[in-house]
Amino acid sequence: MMTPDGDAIVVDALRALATDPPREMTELVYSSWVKVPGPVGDLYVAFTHKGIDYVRSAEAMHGDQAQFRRSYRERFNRPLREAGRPPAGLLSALQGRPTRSLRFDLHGLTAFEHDVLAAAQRIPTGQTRPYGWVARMIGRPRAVRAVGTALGNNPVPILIPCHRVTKSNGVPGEYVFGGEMKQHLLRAEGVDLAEAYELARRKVNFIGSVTTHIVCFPTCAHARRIASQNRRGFRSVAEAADAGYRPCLRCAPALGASA
DNA sequence: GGGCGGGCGGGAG
DNA sequence: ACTCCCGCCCGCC
Repeated sequence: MMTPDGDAIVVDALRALATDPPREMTELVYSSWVKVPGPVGDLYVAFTHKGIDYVRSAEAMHGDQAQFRRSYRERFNRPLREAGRPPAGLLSALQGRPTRSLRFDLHGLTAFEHDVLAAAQRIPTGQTRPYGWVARMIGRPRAVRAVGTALGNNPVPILIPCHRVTKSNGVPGEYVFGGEMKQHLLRAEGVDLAEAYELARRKVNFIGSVTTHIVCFPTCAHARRIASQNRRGFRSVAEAADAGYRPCLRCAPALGASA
């Protein structure tokens, strides 16, 4: 026995609120997650309304989504609920077509870490740059090891390609998901690791062109176009400079070259 | 050629 | 706040 109109409307409204809270409200509490195929195995990807904030390889999580959710909660103190579909831009990014709709939610990172990730994002697919290059690009040339620490804290590996950051001699080095995974990722995008190891063995950290007298990192698109008879290896940029070479403007193997 | 210390940011006391 | 310790490093001896 309720009065018509008013009360019924209020009751319905309350019931609706109780069973179906507004979307924005649940988003304040939960983050979403999906499992998607990645370049080298499946990925767990978490995201908020602002963008993707966490990526783990299923392999590193032993294929256990509960472990993924636990690690997310440990890091962000926030629960996850499975989403019906992946966030905008994720699938195309994983197919090598990054779009503007791919967004990241990089909350909880320091300014330094932001800078490091931004620099890593500038490394083209299929190329690599050393930790020291990242340090120099963000204006902290001596913070080389700190760059490694920051990359190790990359919440969205693979999407922000910290696997493209190598040791100074071009060999892959360490990685959040293990060095093996780093090698798989690099090979999957066409990096010639056999060549990288060979150059490291010969202490060739840079490649110059005897015709242009420009010196590059070996994986730079420019360096790869140098005809074999015109290639000249250098151990350091200083050595190249002594021979009259200047740093490539594209890959910026030294100061004085803005990438 | 591998070991050692310099260098740096961040987190735990 | 300050110290200590660790880490996807680097280059020298």
